[in-house]
Amino acid sequence: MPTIKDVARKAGVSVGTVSRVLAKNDTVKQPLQLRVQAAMKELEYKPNLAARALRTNSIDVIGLVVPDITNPFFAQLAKNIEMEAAKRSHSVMLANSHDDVETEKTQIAALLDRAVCGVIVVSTSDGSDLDTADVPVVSLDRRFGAYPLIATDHYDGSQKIADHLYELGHRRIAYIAGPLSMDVARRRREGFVSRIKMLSTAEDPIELSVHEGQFDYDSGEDIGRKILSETPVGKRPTAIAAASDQQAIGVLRCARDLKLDVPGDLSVAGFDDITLASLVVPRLTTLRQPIEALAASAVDQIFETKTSSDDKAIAGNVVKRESTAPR
Amino acid sequence: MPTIKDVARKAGVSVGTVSRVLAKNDTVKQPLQLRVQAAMKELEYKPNLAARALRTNSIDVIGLVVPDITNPFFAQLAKNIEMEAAKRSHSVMLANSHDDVETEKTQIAALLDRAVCGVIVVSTSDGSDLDTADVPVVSLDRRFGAYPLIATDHYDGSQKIADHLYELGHRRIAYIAGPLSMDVARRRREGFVSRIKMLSTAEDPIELSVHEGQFDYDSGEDIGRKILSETPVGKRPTAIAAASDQQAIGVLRCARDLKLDVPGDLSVAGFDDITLASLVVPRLTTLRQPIEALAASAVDQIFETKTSSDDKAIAGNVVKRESTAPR
DNA sequence: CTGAAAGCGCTTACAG
DNA sequence: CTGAAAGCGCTTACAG
Repeated sequence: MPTIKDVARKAGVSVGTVSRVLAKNDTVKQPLQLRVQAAMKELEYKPNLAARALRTNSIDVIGLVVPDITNPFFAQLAKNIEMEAAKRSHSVMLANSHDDVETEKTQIAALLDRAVCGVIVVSTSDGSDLDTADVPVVSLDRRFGAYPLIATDHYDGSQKIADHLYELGHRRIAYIAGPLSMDVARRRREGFVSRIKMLSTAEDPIELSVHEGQFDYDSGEDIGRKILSETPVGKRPTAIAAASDQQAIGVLRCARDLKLDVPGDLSVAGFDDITLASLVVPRLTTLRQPIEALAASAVDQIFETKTSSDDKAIAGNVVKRESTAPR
Repeated sequence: MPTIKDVARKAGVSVGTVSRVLAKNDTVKQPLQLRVQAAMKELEYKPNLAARALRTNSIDVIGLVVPDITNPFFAQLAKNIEMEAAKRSHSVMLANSHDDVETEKTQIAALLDRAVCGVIVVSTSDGSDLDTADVPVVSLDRRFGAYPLIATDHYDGSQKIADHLYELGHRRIAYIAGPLSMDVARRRREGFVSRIKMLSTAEDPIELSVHEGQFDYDSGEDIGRKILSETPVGKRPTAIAAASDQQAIGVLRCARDLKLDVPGDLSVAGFDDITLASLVVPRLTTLRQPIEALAASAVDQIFETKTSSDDKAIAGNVVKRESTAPR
């Protein structure tokens, strides 16, 4: 492996000069610059990253901590982060916290030890905090400590779903919320509910019932069954919006059990746009989280010089598929 | 940040000695060792990894290249590799090749530049090769160049599926293979076919038809339809084994369209055990790939001193669920 | 605009 | 068994 010394010798300059052209420092005059570059090419010189790291105390690597890379949403985030990082010729070091606060701490510490130039964390618990970090840290999707949070605009997204259902003519609607102990769940519900209230008028009233559950399939199925079977047929909602795709898919299941046609008898909308959403029958109308934009924004944040500590809420869009229709 | 010098001063020894206790070099006598450790603890000393890397020319990081982390199988692999690496206090640097040979090369080169201590690659094309690598490289799941391959024992797994169907009493069986240009597809098919041939006797013959397709849902659905609708009812297979879960789920779909009860009228088996396999109705019987063992073996291979260049085929097991039943 | 030189924090022969 | 010292390959004030 040739070193900077070899290049310097071959180009007939000092190592300092080579280092400067490496750093794209334009103080080096054109002719020298070219000579050095030629020498580098000829020797197939590649800088030793460890040496650079020792001097600068930082490497071209972004740390990423997710609860579980096996979760498709996090995997998509990871993929896009890796692509964004690659654009700036940075790599990413991946760590799973396995939904454990202690592991999360350890992983972040390990990343920091390796002198990464920043870390993006999809946190496992809202409360966790970090004592020391002299590099940028941003929380993504779920808040980590006091670090700025980049997330989907849940409020806005839910409003959009509400609008969609309203425009289709639905006036008897049920909303299945997530666990209201979670920030996301609250925001999504508030967006939906506030919008419906705004749209409801004395001449054209909307009936809305709100139900709280978990974010998973079973919860959606249970609550869906309750809503659909316990209400007198004439007063049954014509549309159900769920706070997650998993819940919505649960509703789809129970609708099938109850021999209700979706979207003929009932419109169903989800939130997230997980992979399964476009695989189920009927394919699910949902709010797609802006994964690319989330990733891009998180990476930008790492490179931002002035550390804006402001949260960023990124708007998603409704993906209209087969599970919703005019009433 | 305290350095090794600070520790040396505090413990009243030389930096060499500190370095030696750091390296768990037992040439340092007990009392000194304790003094040094005490000093390290007191100062909260953490070694500078970049400096170490510069000297040793290697960091405690394993490089991992996958075609696409968004693929659940690769995500699971990545997760388990990360866990195995963590056991040895190594981190993992993740890169996606996006199914592109050039990108794959670039990513591996980038990883090697960063002086990782080894790289695991789930390759995108069988043919690719690497010129230089002075650290261990292993291919996982899909062969990369001339490097040893660690993969599921596809042959054995398919035999197990064949056995399962045979034991359930099926004697008219269809097999949907993957694209035979792919090594995996060939192995799976050979395992299945050879086993069935072995089990078939003059007194108790087995009828087997083999069909080639892609590994995806649609291909399974198309071929399934052909098999089930074009054969006279009395001669219709009572079981279909597919070379992938996706194909098998396709078959499930078309069986539903054709009003065939699974497993009443037809048993269906897949291969892989993707997440969806246990979510579909009926839940799919399949061969679970030994993901943990694959990951563990790959990481082991990286740490192996003597680089065995032998391939390793790891056996998986049948997961019996609801899509197969006695005929 | 360029060179000479110090130094980042370790590890590891080499003495003793 | 331990210390003194060289050196890994860079970057970056400091001169000139």
